[in-house]
Amino acid sequence: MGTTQLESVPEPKYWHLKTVLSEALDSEFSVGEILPNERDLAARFGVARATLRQALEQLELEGRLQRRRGVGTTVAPPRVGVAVGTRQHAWPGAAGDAWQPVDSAQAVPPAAVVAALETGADEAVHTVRRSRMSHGQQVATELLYVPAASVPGLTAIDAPSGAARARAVLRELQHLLLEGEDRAVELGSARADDARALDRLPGSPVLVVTTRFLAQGRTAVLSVATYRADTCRLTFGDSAGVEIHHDPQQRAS
Amino acid sequence: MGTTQLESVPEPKYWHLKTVLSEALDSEFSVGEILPNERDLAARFGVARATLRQALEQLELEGRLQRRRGVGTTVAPPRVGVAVGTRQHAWPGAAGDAWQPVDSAQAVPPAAVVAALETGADEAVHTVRRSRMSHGQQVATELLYVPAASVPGLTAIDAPSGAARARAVLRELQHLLLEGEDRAVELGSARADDARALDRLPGSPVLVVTTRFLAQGRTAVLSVATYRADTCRLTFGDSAGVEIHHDPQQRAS
DNA sequence: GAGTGGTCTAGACCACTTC
DNA sequence: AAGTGGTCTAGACCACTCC
Repeated sequence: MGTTQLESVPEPKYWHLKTVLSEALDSEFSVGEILPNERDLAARFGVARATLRQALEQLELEGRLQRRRGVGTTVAPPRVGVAVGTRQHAWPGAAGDAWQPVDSAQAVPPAAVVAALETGADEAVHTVRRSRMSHGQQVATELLYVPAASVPGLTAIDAPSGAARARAVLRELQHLLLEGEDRAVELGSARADDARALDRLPGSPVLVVTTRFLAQGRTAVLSVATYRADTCRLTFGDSAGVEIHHDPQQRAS
Repeated sequence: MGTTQLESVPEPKYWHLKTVLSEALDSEFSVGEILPNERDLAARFGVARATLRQALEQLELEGRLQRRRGVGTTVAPPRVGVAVGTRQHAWPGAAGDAWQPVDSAQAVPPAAVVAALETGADEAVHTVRRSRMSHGQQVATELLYVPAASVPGLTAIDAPSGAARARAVLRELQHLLLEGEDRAVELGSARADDARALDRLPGSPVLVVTTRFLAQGRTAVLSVATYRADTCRLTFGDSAGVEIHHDPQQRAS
């Protein structure tokens, strides 16, 4: 008889800890409730604080917990579904879109953006910063790159500064005929300014949605939107979105 | 004269380190190249190994680095664009889709899946496991939940076991008329089995794509696909996808 | 067996929020 | 001032890969 391969792959402590905490969150805590502090929790489970933190970090990544410096760790509400790419064939700023213009400027975009815009390196580009709220919370920031050629009617009078300038750029966009759009989603980490806007620490995980709007056979607008990965579930398509929460990957029995 | 508020917000060491390393990757290393080991790197920068690792973890999260236990840390190639949701109105398993059937079984799905399927808790559900390759690398695993009602023609003879059974389920699906689909993307962490399939460690960040396929006014299939977040950029829409690499969020000058 | 990244410890101090 | 999470250290040992 061979040795029964028991625990040939012992799981790490933080992994087991995460499982235990996850089950405790289901059964013993309710949304918004404050957990014991990290030092107490670590002592209770007989591990170093760093190990406990590794488990908490994973749970926060999965949207189960929310941690705030100086305050504590709370049980997070289920992720909010945020619609992306509904109302196909609508320009940014079209009536009723979920974004709020914040600011605008004229700038020389980074090389990668120039390549995607297929403009010359020296062509003037307007940037528009927008933000998006959902359920009373800031969930995303966006930076639009608009080549001057896409908004030929824009004048200095239309676009004084700040939010007014942003609105003027968006208004001019509506004159173009939208021919299509391209979208990509990837994982990123929040830059310092985005982190501030999203009330997160720099480096926290974000979902970066890059959208290219096409008109007249060119890229007329490039949008780079940064969503909080901990609190957002991006939904695509016609209806309200799939409603599987908490553990979409849970194993079938 | 007031004190010039210099370094009122001193950035953490690991953050600065990440920036320095990131620039070094751009200028001094090429894709596939092996970095010095963590102990040497930490010594070179005068920090503890844990601090260095914090920086490396971020860079790996952003898809800049790839680390493998027992081997070393290498410079990662740019993320591969993986098409999701092209060929709208095609069932899983339709001709030419990117997935490869692996296995199939009949199971009682978790409660959250039952809710999304809108089936009774006791209704029989087939599961189909598939995997997806891209550029010679495994990029995703998928678990399909197919209520028995969606594949009425399926018989035990059609579905012996394993991959053959999976193909039989998919084949039966094609008889239905697809009426629409719903899709959601969120951040998750790899479960142990998914991690093994994707050649990652348990807990590594993944993009979870949940798709609900509608037919006859009900959810006919539910798909939960798990993509490697470090190497994948999910693309949506008509054309090949937006091609901004490395730092899509970089600030305009 | 040598070398790599992954886990873990037991401390310390800092930045921030709240009272 | 007290209490929280965030950063950082200097070690140790383990799991894995490769020679």
